[in-house]
Amino acid sequence: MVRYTISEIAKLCGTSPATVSRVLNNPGLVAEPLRDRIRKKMEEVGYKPNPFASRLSSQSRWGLALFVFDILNPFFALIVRKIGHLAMEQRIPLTVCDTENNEEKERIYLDYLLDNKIAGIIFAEGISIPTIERAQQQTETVLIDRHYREGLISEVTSDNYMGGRQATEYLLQLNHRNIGFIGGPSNWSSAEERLRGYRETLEENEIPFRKEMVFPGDLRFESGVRALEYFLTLPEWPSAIFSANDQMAFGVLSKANSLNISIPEDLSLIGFDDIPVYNLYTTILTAVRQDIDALCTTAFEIMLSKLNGESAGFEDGSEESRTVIPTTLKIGETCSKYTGSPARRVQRNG
Amino acid sequence: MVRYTISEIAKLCGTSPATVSRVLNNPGLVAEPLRDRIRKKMEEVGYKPNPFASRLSSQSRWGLALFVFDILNPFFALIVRKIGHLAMEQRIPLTVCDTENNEEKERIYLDYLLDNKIAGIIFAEGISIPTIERAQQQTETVLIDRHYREGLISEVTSDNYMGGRQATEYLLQLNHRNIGFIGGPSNWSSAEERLRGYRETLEENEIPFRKEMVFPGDLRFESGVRALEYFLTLPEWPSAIFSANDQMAFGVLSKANSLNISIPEDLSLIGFDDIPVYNLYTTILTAVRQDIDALCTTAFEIMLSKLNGESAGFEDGSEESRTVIPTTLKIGETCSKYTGSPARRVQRNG
DNA sequence: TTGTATGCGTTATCAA
DNA sequence: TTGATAACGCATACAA
Repeated sequence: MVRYTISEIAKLCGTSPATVSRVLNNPGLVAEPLRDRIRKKMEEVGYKPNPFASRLSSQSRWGLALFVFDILNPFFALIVRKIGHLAMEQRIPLTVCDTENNEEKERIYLDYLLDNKIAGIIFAEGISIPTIERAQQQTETVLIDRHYREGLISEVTSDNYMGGRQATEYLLQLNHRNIGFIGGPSNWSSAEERLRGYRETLEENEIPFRKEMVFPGDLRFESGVRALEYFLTLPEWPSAIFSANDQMAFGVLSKANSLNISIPEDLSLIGFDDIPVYNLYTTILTAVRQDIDALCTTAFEIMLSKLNGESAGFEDGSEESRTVIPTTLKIGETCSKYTGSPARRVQRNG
Repeated sequence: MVRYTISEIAKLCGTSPATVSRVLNNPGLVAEPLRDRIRKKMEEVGYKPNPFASRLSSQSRWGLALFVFDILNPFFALIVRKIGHLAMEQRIPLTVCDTENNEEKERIYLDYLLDNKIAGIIFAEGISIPTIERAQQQTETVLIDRHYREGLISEVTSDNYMGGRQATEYLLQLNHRNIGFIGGPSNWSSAEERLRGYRETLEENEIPFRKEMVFPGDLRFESGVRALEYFLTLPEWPSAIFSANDQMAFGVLSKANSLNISIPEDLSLIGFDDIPVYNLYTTILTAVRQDIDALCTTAFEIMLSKLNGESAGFEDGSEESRTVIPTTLKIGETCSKYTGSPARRVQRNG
């Protein structure tokens, strides 16, 4: 359990500490035989660099952080899991910051990370703009599924607009004309885009967009429950509901169940995300699938290239990239062709 | 954005770096007027210590890690959230390690953390013994809801045995005699304890324990679905089911729903954990509540005292503590008095 | 291609 | 109570 230092390795190999340091950071600068000898020796004695000494000397920042606003939401839990593994593969410490949708918590986490010279921060959807802007001035940043002003911060998002279209077009194909939409918080760009896809698809098909068919949710299960309750107060009930995420869709499903509204016979339902966890439910949700792995992998790669300084030098900010990951429609069991008056059975119970 | 150093602060205050360092680490050693002057100056220029220099010089370890086996499980997500906040309050970086129940991942995470001189690791239930043992030899460790050999590692657990008793006694009071149990993996001490509580309570009430009434689950939603399917293959169906966690209980609930088995009329159901998220479900689960906040807070405090060396010096290991947090029974809507033949309605569909 | 020497910002040991 | 000064382990500018 004794820790070796580069000087000791150097002595053992009859060379200088500088050379050992080079094989660690710039192997190309060391002649091959020497390099191999040093590497073998390090292996042999189990040498591990001291990260503190290394960072102190190189003056570099260290570590990554990931901000999510609700770790209980499986979509974000999956992001935490994936980014966690990617970071570990690169031996980069990752601090997970669950802000619980609270700006004060965001501020505290951020202060703390900046004090600790964090090398970069990945923000998932749901983090407030002031926090992101402040971070962006002092460290590397990448956004997942969140849109900021064009070209100022690198972002990786699903094609939320097209996803919104896919869902709506599918329902239209099934002859639904009266489609309810359950949205997200109004400052969430991803949910806004899904709404835009929904709206424009309707209008292109000459179905007027009616704002009473949009229920403002908060992406949680309960919002789905509330949304269905709300839609049932309308004079004309929707025959289909498109929810901006899976959790709310399951709220609808659960509430429908308890009201004896059967899905998809009485009501068609389509979600957004397609979280694998939910496939275990007895009813398989039809949903627009986001490719979470691709979102995370791409965001992480962008971050790595930033850390390696590969995009430095452009002072106009134009090197910030915007990557859009396509969505796909996964057909489950919760949509059916519209044939007549909606939700007849409900009227007995409602 | 210029970073000040202690030497600069010293110069500004007309003193030496050593003194400035003292007000940071040992304020008692510096006379009050000088101390206040230095503090004011640090405040004024926004001085932040360089963590790398500090760690290098003091040779101390740094940071904490938290191992969970499945971050998608809300019970563990809540632990991640709580420990994350506690760590942040203490300005201690926390690395969350989601091992996905995979020993190889555990090994990689652990290697990485030890290389980075992690100061301590908190293990939640579900992490394998070899990983814990290896960690314990090289860094501070605390277990949450996991039992290891007596007195060797500090642990904080719910009173799983009593929880098992509480649930079983409650069902017995409701006249249930035929109670199914859905367990966890056999090497999970917490689930084993719940089973023991169930078993002993039955036997004390002269109801024979029958092993066919125990379904081995894996704590996931789907296990609950499978469990109910299994119980319905038995010649004599249980009139009540006690699940070792909430997720599996919801699997039962969901499956029961699709089979037209109504809960609690046809079948009583009781879970374990009482995760707040689930309260949003239309049906409120009756469950044994674990006090997650207390589990986390206690575990974290123990870790802090270890980091401060407060329990050092005992070489026989006897300073390792074992804290048991009581559980309570939360009455929801999923249990009712047993009055006759079980699940009559099922027989029409089953 | 390799070695020497210096500095990174702190902490800690010794004297004063 | 305070001040010099030597580590801590590594990276790097410069010299060889």
